[in-house]
Amino acid sequence: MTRQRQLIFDLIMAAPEHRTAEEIYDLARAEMPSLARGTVYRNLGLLVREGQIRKLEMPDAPARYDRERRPHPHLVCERCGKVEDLIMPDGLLRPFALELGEDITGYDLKLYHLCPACRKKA
Amino acid sequence: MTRQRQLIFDLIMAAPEHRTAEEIYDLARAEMPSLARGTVYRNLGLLVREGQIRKLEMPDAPARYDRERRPHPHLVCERCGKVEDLIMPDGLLRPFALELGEDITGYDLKLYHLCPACRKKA
DNA sequence: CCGCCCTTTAGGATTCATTCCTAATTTATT
DNA sequence: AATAAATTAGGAATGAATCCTAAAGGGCGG
Repeated sequence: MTRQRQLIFDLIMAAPEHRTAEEIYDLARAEMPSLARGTVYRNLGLLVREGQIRKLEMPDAPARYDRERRPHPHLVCERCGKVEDLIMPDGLLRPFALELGEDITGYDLKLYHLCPACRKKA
Repeated sequence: MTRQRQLIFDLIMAAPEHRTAEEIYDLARAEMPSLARGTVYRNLGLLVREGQIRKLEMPDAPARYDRERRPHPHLVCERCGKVEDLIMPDGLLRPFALELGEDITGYDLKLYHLCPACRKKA
């Protein structure tokens, strides 16, 4: 475990925000100015492959990273892109899985809405 | 309606495959060799904004386009990326909407599995 | 049909997120 | 501490998608 990876991991675990690689890079560089962008991407990929964090692909925007490892849906503001975790009763996919034969290995569910801030503006 | 846009639209409507912009570009150029890549992207964007087709963002891969306009989940092979439409009983997302206050404007649900071809190989 | 104006195109440059490359450094191992 | 293996910094490269500009198209009012 290198200092770099630890720092990146800690930053993700420290807050519930779903940050982009670039945001994590900026935050991390405040503490370790020599950190390279490529190192951030490589370690994020590594942490995802290890199952320590989750990668969230966003439509027409850079990917975000989620410290919550339990599979769960996301609530996404369609205007500003803000993301919230939706931890909900398990077995959510039961109806789908039943219909499909139980061979589902995972899912990605995004629900779109207007966040309060964006609703106010509109 | 220009010849270019019509051609792109027809290609999408002609088959259930979920093609990438690049694939559509190649197919279209067989019929119209002067067609520019940018024209394909611009028209795909236009058709999506008009609600005539749907854009499907794929993880770590170029977006794909779907001729089916009804909102519906997708079944995605986690190995080869092949996509299938899942037209299912409406109201499957009712439980979510209820929990969230009915202000959901849309959703994107991908279910991952191994397609038969990929399961054979593994 | 003709001219005019607005739209769209081709072709290529550009952007932006992400990955890749390499030599140098760090970390782990004994 | 010595050596081997893994990781890093820094920057180049990639690839999907967007943007730019001058030229071509298309459509409608006459």
